[in-house]
Amino acid sequence: MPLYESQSIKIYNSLNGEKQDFEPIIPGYVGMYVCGPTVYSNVHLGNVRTFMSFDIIYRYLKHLEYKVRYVRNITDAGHLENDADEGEDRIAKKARLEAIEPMEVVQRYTVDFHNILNTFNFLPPSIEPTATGHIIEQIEIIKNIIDNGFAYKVNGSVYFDVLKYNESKSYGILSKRKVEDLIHNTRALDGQSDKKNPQDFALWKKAEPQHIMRWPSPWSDGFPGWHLECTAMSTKYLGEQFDIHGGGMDLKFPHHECEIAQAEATNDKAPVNYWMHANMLIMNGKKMAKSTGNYILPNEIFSGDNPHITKAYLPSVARFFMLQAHYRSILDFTNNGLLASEKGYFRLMDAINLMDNLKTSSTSSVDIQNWRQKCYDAMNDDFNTPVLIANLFDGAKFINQIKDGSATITHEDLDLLKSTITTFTFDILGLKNSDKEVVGSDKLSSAVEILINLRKEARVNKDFALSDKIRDELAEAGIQLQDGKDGTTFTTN
RNA sequence: GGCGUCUUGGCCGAGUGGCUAGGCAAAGGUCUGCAAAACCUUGUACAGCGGUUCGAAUCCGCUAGACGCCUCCA
Repeated sequence: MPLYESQSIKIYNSLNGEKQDFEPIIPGYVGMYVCGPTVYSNVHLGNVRTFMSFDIIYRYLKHLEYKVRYVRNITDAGHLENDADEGEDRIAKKARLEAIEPMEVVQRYTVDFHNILNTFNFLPPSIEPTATGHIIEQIEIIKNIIDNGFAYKVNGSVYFDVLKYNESKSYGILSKRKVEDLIHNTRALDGQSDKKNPQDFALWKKAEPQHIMRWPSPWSDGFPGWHLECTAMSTKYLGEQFDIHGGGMDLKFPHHECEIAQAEATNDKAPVNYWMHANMLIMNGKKMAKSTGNYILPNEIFSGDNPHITKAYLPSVARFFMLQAHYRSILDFTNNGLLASEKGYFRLMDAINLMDNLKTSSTSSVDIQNWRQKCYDAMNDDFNTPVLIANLFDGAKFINQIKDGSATITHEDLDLLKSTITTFTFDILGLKNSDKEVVGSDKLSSAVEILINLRKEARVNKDFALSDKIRDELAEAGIQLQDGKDGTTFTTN
């Protein structure tokens, strides 16, 4: 029996603001689409947080033995910097500034994106399609929308007719906006001439002569509208209706709203059952922005080379920090927060690394089965990683108590404890074990064992000057000795 | 201006009508030659003001503040 039959999860659905029981369209199979990055500059931490949230969701669904197809796109077609009918797209702009081809920009930052995600120990998605690889599919969708009467052509461009759509459907269903309000509140944009109404959005844009990224279409040489690629790729790989669509909160409107409209206008069906939105990452209480200097690159966290942090942090520490907040909460990235998480992370790892050396007893003083289910309950409740982590700390406490002799565990329970804590910590949360290791069998361990024995002799002889010298100098070298009831162990790092 | 979200103990951060979140920091204790680590104990928090209720941090209203979206953005 697959695990998902005994562990039922609830997902907060942005569509109705409720936690709902998750029931995939096809039992046992899950289709999940997440809006990926536009590759025109280095990934920033906010992107990382969003994708991390869905990495966890992907990992957990897989752990529950669902067959998951996870599609996360790369937006490599440039889109305009604003919604006016003129202006440069961001990739082209970057290309011009650096005097390179747009596709060089795309390549450079796609590689950067993958590198950073690898460093953070992300699982690759099942399919990672690109927008430029699906121009034909996008054109086909536009044709359909035109045929269905929800789009109009003007001067080689094609626009989605929001008012027309709203007559039979509801534009704003996801973001809870009313079209009337949008009309009243849309700012007048200069140079806007082609659209019938300001809230209409482009499906196809005719390219200006200097525009490099362009493709032929029935309407003009041009490029697709930003919202269209996700509709094209999600439909192609997951079908007209699929289970989960995710992205950052800031994409809810207009991007996801437009995706729904496009899909409905094409297939007359709601495309997605569960919409999920990851909340924003801010820094020191404010939005991250390059322009104000309130900004940090992922690599700077690993190197410590940024004025907002006081030291370098392991990727797993940054990951742990982010997972200590729920994905639907705004998270404030601060040095103090990182520092606190780092200590907690090492505490958890130290306990996990102790497990192999625990003594078992004929009875268990802790209910491991119950604890294990609490770990599942946390994740089943809309992927509540902070609560899961709290439970993992309880597990760490059990381990330490057993080591101290203030708790006991049977061999069977210890196996369950081990498999549960490592599965959740490494497979589901995607953390990596620290460099710290308890005594192993390598040369370093042998050498440290010799020093530990020398120190022991010195202590027996009450030569505390020598014993403390050994302890302190090892500490300086990054090796910490821990005196316990059953002798001395050590950790590195 | 419109729409929406949020405001929890020293800090971070869960929860949500009555029952300990957790981490970090702090205090006391056990252990130790001394430390460190670990373990035990300690905090009685939920922006303010009203209302609903037997009971609210949790529901409703108002006020204040923060943030997001409304224009590219994860």
